[in-house]
Amino acid sequence: MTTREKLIDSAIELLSNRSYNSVGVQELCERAEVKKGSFYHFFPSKRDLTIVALDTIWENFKTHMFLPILETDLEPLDKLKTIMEQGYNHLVSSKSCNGCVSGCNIGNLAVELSTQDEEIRKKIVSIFDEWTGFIEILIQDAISRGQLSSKINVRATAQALLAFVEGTLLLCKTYNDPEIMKNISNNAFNILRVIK
Amino acid sequence: MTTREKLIDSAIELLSNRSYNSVGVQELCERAEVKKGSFYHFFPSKRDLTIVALDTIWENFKTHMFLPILETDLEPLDKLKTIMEQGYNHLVSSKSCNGCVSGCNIGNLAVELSTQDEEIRKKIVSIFDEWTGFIEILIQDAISRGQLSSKINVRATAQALLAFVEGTLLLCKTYNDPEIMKNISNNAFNILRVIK
DNA sequence: TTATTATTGTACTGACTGGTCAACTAGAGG
DNA sequence: CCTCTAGTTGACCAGTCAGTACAATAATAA
Repeated sequence: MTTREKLIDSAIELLSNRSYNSVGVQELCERAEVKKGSFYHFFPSKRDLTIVALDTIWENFKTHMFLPILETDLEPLDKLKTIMEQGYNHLVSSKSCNGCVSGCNIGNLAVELSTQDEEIRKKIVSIFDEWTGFIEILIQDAISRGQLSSKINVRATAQALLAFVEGTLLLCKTYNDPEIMKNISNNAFNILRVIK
Repeated sequence: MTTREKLIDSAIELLSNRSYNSVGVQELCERAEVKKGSFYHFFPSKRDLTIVALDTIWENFKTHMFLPILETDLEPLDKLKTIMEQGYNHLVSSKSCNGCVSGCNIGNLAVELSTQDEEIRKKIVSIFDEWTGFIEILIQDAISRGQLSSKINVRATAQALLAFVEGTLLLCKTYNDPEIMKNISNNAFNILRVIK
């Protein structure tokens, strides 16, 4: 593993469980077993590493969670359900590993930095746009199979689902309890007004 | 206005628009026009001021937004709708004032500090519990008026609504756009499966 | 008036912040 | 062998952090 990769990994690990401003360059380097000079050889600033880490988190999420489910031959709404279940499983395993529910890595940085760093904010916007796009595809698919009303606003509904997921993760993090997600995730399907 | 009150006000202002870790004691004092010695006379630490500020934010929210609506003679579901509309109005006015959408003051601190400061986390849990309780009362009221199914899980549904609101505010903050709330807030009522 | 307490002001601490820099090392290409 | 370059190192900034120490002052009670 290259020094650069070690730094990105270290950033993902630390930023997943703690806030941006509470993680220092020094700690980032210690965790990566890299000296500070090397840090600034590969990244012009802490913010630049964060942006690369954000990209990597999102790519990992897509390749390991999202895309494998999208490529199954499940019904579109079952795909959505599976994604939610995977999210819950992830919360449970992360809690048993770190002792606390860390919520959504991307949402966490969004909340902390949107009013503080315009570049990071825009990066997260592009990730949320892509994320919403995937949900839109599933909704569109469900509509064409007659499982959802064709009258719904696809984009707004997809955004509402994303908001619900992010809000659920926020609550799970605050209560430090993944079970909240289990208890309320059924309500996500009410948002869709599924045709039964 | 007393020195103590000036400090609390300063904390509310600064923490509403920026993250906890990016706001220093010195800046807190400058904004309040108070010397550092006074700060530590009234509050043992920055965290303690934050907890008091959190309480104050929640009290203000209740007395100026929540309770006035609850005391009207609107139908319970219309009360919910009015609360959402007020939230939207607040976003719009705060954006035109600060230039950016700051989301939910309480949710912001929840995301940043839940894994970092157990005392603050517990404080926010108690606020969210109270918040959920208010929504539960409205839902219960709507059920007894036959506007909602009596089969729904009241607590889980109230929590789902809170999650939706927090997630919506997260998205508005990230996109720096209050209109997202307007576009998707109708979906909140799908969560409730309103009986028409 | 005096004694007591509450409040403010100033100066300071040691630790830590993100970031810079010149010196150095290792290895590839000629 | 030499040279060039990418990578690495540790020392070192100037500034900021939360928090402390304590004297000076203001307000209040006896």
